Amino acid sequence: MRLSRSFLPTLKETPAEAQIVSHRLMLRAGLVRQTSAGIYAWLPAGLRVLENVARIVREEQDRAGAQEILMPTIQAAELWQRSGRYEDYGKEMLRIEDRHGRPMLYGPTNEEMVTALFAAEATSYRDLPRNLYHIQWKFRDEVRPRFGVMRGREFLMKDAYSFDLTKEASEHSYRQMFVAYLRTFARMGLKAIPMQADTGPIGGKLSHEFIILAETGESQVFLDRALLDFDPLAEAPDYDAGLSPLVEFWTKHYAATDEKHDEAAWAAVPAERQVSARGIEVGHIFHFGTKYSEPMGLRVQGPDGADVIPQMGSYGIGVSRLVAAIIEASHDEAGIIWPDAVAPWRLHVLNLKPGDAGCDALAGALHDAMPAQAILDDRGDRAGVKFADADLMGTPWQAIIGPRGAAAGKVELKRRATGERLELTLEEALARIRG
RNA sequence: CGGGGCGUAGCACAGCCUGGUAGUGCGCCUGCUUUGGGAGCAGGAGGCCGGAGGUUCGAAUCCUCUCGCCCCGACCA
Repeated sequence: MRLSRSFLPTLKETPAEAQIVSHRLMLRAGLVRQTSAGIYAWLPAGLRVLENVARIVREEQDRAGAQEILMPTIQAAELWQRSGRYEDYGKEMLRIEDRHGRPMLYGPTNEEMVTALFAAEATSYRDLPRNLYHIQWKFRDEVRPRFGVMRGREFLMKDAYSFDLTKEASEHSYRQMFVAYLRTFARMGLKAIPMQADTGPIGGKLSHEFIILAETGESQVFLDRALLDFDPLAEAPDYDAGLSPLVEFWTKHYAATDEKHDEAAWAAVPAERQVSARGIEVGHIFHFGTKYSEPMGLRVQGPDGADVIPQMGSYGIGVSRLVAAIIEASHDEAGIIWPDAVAPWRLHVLNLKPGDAGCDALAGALHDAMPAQAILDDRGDRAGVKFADADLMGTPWQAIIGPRGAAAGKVELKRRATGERLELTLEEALARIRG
């Protein structure tokens, strides 16, 4: 993409409404624009990141055996009246009416709908287990949306729902998601730590929040350093086999948010392993038994011919929130530092002198070598503007093309994360970028 | 939902107290000069001062109502 023709509006100054660093950088780097309180439009660069995050989530859900579907954003109130949550959910639920006066709502989550959907088809224990997920926009009419996309009213969420015959099988489904989450966040370059959580209005007993560590995180967390030394990607899990040892490792060490903090248990952690940090919740998983399957009329016939009410769990990841969370965890004074896996582009080519034949040729060749993954700054601005925008936008690699280097056939390749610079030929640079 | 604050040009803000017909910086357009870390000079475009009522000869400024947005708290993927 050529910057001279793209819709990537960067801002030199920070808009007054943005308080936290990710919100400021998302506005300044031209990722999003607010359209109403807590509601955002995603511009090209932001959309690419959002889609990259969603892609990783999707790949890990699929790998863990979940199947993707897509449920609507608008739901009938009747569905929620059956579970009793139409009354319970309160003002956070955006209620609307269609032209016939029928009560509808913009879905804040999909337990009722997915359960009804599944109940209409499942009749036998052979239809279990199943895990269905979708990545869809949700709306929760937060009293006070803030922090940009971090706590918006409209947000993109991955939510998965598992259906099992027995409690034991259901706990296995829970562990599958638990492990999938560890991998998902690790692939985005994040340190995500599972922590015991309250189940809130969704209900149930088994529940973990996945918290990523970021200096600017909104909640205080306490954890055992042992959890930070482990790489979830070190080996591929066998989702069909027992995942208990893996999950046990992650749950036997101390980790808690300040709400659940237990001073006694904390004191038992050796002092040199105590880590007190800030965190952001990016995922939440629940096991809630028959809380929805029962009222929604989901039942299947077991091997013995008796009716069984399936056990369920639900598993959320805040996809749009993750974009902000990643920035909170990865930025510096100059701007965003995108982890390679989610970066909108791999390469940002800076043509410092458009119009100079050598610069145009070399910059164009670099860009054209990976057109879908490169952005070319071919604007007529001064070099300083381009350097500043490139750092702000945070693309992992910058190829700086000036007249002097171009004449010698050299590009200056800069790694955004480290600031490291190398003088390379075009081929060498491409080899390194493609890594 | 309780408390507080702010709406003036694309962005950041001044002007409001003490009414007299709108300004600064950045950005934008044109020209010249400049050209490796957010350039210089000159010229220029751009505002129903959030909206509606009212007071007044006259309202960005005073009064009333309304809409929007932000911050703190309680709540939350």
